[in-house]
Amino acid sequence: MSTIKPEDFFKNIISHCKEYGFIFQSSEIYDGLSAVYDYGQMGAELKKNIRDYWWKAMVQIHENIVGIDAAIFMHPTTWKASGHVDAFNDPLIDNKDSKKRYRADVLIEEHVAKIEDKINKEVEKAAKRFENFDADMFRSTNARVKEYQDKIDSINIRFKMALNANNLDEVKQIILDLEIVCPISGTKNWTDVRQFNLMFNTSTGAVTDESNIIYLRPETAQGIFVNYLNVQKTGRMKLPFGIAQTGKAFRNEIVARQFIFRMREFEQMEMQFFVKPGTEMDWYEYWKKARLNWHLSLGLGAEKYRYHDHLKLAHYANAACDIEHQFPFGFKELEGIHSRTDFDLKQHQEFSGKKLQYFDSETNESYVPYVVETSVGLDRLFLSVLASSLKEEALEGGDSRTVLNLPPALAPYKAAVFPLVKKDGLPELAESIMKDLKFDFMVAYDEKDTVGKRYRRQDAIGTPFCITVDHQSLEDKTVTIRHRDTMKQDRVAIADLHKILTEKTSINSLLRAL
RNA sequence: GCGAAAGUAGCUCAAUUGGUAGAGCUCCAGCCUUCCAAGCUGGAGGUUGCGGGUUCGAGACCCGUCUUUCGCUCCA
Repeated sequence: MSTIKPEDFFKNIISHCKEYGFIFQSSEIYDGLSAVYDYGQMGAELKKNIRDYWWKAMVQIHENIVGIDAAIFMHPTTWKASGHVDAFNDPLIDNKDSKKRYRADVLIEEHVAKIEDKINKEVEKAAKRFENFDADMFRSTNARVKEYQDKIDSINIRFKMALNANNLDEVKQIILDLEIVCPISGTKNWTDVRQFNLMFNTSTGAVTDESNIIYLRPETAQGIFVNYLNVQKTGRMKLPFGIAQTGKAFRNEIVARQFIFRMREFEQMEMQFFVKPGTEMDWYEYWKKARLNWHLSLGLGAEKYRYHDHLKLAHYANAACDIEHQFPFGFKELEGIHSRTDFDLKQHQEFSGKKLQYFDSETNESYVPYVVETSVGLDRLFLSVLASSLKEEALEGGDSRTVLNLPPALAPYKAAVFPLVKKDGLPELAESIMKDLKFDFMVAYDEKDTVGKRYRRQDAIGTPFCITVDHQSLEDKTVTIRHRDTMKQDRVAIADLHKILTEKTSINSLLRAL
């Protein structure tokens, strides 16, 4: 594997995902949809197991954290309050020569500002010439100034109409008509104006108009903030407490790439921890450590993780860091831990007019809690687990095998049951073992091809144990159990299988180690 | 979005200067087989990503388009 270039290794991962039913490109028969992927029969199991482990680690073993499942659709005002509407609705235009991107509205506004400068200069000049100078009178009477002002007004009216009509061609035409040039290249070689909406939108009701536009949430966090009071009151939650949820979020990324690392539709697993103001930095540090521990518990290798503290903070945060993972294409963000202050709850208080406070019976005061957020991308986590597990292993005798060293608790199948040969009653016994185990474990059954081939097939999808029924099994009720990572076999009693699998493959063992 | 590379069976890849789309693996049905992908027989699977064009003839050449990867750019 050392000879494989990272780029090729990444390609191997992608084709392995397809070949063994982990991930398919969305709508592949129609040439696919850019940056959207589907999870296949193996991927769905692996993803579900990762999600379950997270949920148990965050919700189930913390008495002061509860889980919710908020809708993807939210009241449009939510996104005004959160700041998403204002920050990500820009019409953008590129200069083809300098390759620089500008906000079209800013270009036009700057052009208008230049004309205003000219007016101001005229006014200044006139002020020097005349005594008892009346600036307002001058502005409304001077022919040259009036000409400038008319120009500004007509640009503004035209621009406003174009924006309201969402007519981006007209916006471009304005830029061309005004002969605005790129400050860097000095040319007028512009692309079309495009609206880069971070948020996808659709509409409710049968009639589409501005008033019933509804967004697909670009982050899941707001579903928790708007439910803060509901949960706190009905759950009788006391600070500090957390609300967790997993769910889909949607971002219309300009550039969405690197397989499932950056998708337009993705799944977040996040927890908002509400704390007393002033204690947030302690909790921030606490969750930073706790979340890294969780990642380390997967056993993919401690050297693959690192913190990345944010120096530049978002407007809502007073501390932020990423837990980065070493993907095949370098260290990239896997999870974010943010101290979000009381920004979100305060914004929702303001926009909704509803108080979102906590009454602290110890100090007899009400306040808006501070929030520490942990937010991890499930798809990225999936990729990190898969990429770190996939190995091309050299065996004795020059042979090699492809093996997926998944943490057993996350593996799609916990075990596969094989009859050593397809006769002499071995298949019947093997099937009865499988039928007994399947109520508690995902178990595969295979009798096709040589047993060695079947072992390799299970290696490739990460099944940690293969149970083989041989002739001895018929006599003494024992089977061999073969370990994926070592390829070693033990002979065990059929009656003990259940206990062994529980011990080695349950999520509990990971949870207890946290 | 710009630039580069690529797209042929489920996978990995062939197909001579433009001349009948093929192999290995996989998969399926059997046979054989007492533990790590390697035996035998038969079978399935393709409008060469898609759409145009040039040509007597295009998987190959040209144009467009879609998708993917890489670099830049962007990124709460």
